[in-house]
Amino acid sequence: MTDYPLLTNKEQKTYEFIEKYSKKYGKHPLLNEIAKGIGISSKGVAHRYVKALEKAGKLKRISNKHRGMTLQEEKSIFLKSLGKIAAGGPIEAITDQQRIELEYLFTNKRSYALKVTGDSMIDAGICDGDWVIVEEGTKPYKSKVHVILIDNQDVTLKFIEKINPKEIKLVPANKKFKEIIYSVERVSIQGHVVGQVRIY
Amino acid sequence: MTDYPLLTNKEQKTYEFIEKYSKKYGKHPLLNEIAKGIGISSKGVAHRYVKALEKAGKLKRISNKHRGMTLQEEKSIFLKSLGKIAAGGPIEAITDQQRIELEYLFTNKRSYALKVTGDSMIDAGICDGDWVIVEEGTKPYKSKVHVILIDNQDVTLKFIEKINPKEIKLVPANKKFKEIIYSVERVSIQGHVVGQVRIY
DNA sequence: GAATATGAGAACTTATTGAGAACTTTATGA
DNA sequence: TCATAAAGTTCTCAATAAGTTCTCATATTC
Repeated sequence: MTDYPLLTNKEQKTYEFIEKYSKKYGKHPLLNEIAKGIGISSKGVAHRYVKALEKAGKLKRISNKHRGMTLQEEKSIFLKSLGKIAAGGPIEAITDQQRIELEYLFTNKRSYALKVTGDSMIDAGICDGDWVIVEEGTKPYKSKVHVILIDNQDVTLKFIEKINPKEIKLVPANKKFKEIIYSVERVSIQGHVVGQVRIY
Repeated sequence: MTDYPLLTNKEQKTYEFIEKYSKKYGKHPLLNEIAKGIGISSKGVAHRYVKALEKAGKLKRISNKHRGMTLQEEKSIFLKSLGKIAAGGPIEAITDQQRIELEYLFTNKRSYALKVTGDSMIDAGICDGDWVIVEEGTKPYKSKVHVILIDNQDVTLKFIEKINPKEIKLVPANKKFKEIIYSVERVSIQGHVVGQVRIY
């Protein structure tokens, strides 16, 4: 995991610039841009550094092509190191199955992410500032958290309980909030929560 | 993940134009419209760009058919659709900055994922079955959740409070569990939690 | 002193871009 | 149906931009 790159100062700087540029613009820099970015004027020198980085295995190049480089990184989500925190137990390796589950969450085309504001679902472990991954669909599921559009205007996260064909009960996961009953015309189920992400 | 498409400037511009046009008019543009849209006069050149995009896997073409192209969907994490659930407010678009934050969580080389068992951190919103993303490091942070190895044997998630140079207090986020004080020799800080994922 | 890291910039090769002609295929309406 | 217009396809020529290779020069390190 920790491989020491043996890069010179400027090579390191070049790598960092390419990394930063790529993240910012979604494409790789030109040699002239690299030169400027690391504080030199010669694109020939920039080219020398890029070739050195290729030799060190830090990136791959496509000769002659404009912006023809690709950073070498870990490409798979969570591939690197996975384990299990037992209640006092040792760390265990996880199965491939679990890894695929995680990847599916982020690549499924019928799902999207929303940022949560408010504490109405806190007892379900969904906190203010969390991201929820929502799978599109209008079908309600018992004991699943749903994304609900009310009056074509307000969006909210709630559990759903069907009362009768004309009314729906929306149940928050927070004792401080009340359950509310709506007529079915006013609410539209956008999807249900299949995953959740939090950043500290 | 950083697998940027290696498109030239004009190819990129062509792609963006097609995307914009498709969204606006609900159909794909003509070659002449593309040419005009990217600021050139030759439909032959526009055709060249469309073919390049097909080769790059960004769209599919139906030969000779008018408006005969279909955009290929993005596979990137969270790229598709992002919004914000306000407390009753409308859905908002999020910034690129937030997208990068999320991507960073899953690609950072100094972090790894662990599966949580047990409820000792439930008041911090970390539940049984969740995944936590851990960034390696031995430095303790106040009010951050840490991965702690005890007696080189047991792993646990806890808050840390330093009592004195010889002792450390480990604080769970669950009133049913007790705080425990260990001598510093017995505990080893493995890292702190920077992210969290849950799958429903 | 030799090896290495660094920088400038000239000279060269290749890729990208643009215009437009000539052609083939598709769409459309009398 | 079928002529015709419209759209897609292929091509050459040319200009420019970007990548590549090179020499020369100056520090710095061991």
